[in-house]
Amino acid sequence: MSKSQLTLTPVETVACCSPLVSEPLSVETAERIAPLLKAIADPVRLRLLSLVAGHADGEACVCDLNDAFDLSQPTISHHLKVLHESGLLDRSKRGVWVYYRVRREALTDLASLLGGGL
Amino acid sequence: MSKSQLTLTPVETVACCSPLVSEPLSVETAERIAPLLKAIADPVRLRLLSLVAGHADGEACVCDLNDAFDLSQPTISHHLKVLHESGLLDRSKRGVWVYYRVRREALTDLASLLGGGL
DNA sequence: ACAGGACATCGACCTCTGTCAATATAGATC
DNA sequence: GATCTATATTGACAGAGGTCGATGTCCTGT
Repeated sequence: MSKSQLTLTPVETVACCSPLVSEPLSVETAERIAPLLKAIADPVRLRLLSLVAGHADGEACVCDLNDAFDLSQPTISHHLKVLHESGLLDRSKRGVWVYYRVRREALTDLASLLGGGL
Repeated sequence: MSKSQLTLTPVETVACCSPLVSEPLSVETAERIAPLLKAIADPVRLRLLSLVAGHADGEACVCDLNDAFDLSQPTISHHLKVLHESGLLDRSKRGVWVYYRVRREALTDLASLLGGGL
């Protein structure tokens, strides 16, 4: 399924439509990026990212994050897991506490994709 | 609900945690932006955006977009509606055909938010 | 060893979302 | 006006996702 649009065959210009001038996003690229966007497409996770990014040494401990929301501790833990598994947050455990840190490159990669007009 | 973290009171540095150095994303901002990200957080919609953006005069007609996917016409129509209603695509009908155009500002706004580290 | 605190995992619930077939609408052509 | 074509809307369904309470795990004091 879905292979014909990848080869970008010389477009036969049908009555209604203009030709393509740049290679569209491949199916593979789209499917690789969408999960990253899904990860940040949630108000709670956006605020979590922002909170972590805004901490003094670039990292925040979970206890701090829990307190910033009217949500249960498991829920925050779930959102942090989503952000971590998508590669947007680094995780490090020190003693009893767990610290999360924003992976800037992941964010800037997304930013340049969008800013580049896709 | 959720007002205490908005005032950014001088942080009493508890044992585990570092203080905040920048204002985190407000609840309102997060809830305004998340729907935009949700709109592009789908592989089909990412490719739709990219296809529209890649057309010669900056716009593409629906007939062209339908052909690029192994999905039913109503499904593509649905995705285009989502992108349009979130403000990412402009819609204009000319005769029998409907043309969509990317609203660049919407994309660059998102890009600068992410690139700015939130 | 035990107790307590920090964080994660599990299971359940409900809502949201992507998809399709069927149908509707609206413009063009005969 | 009848018909054809392009696009949108509707209704139904399955699967994904956000939330919670209950429970588990791991560390640290005592």
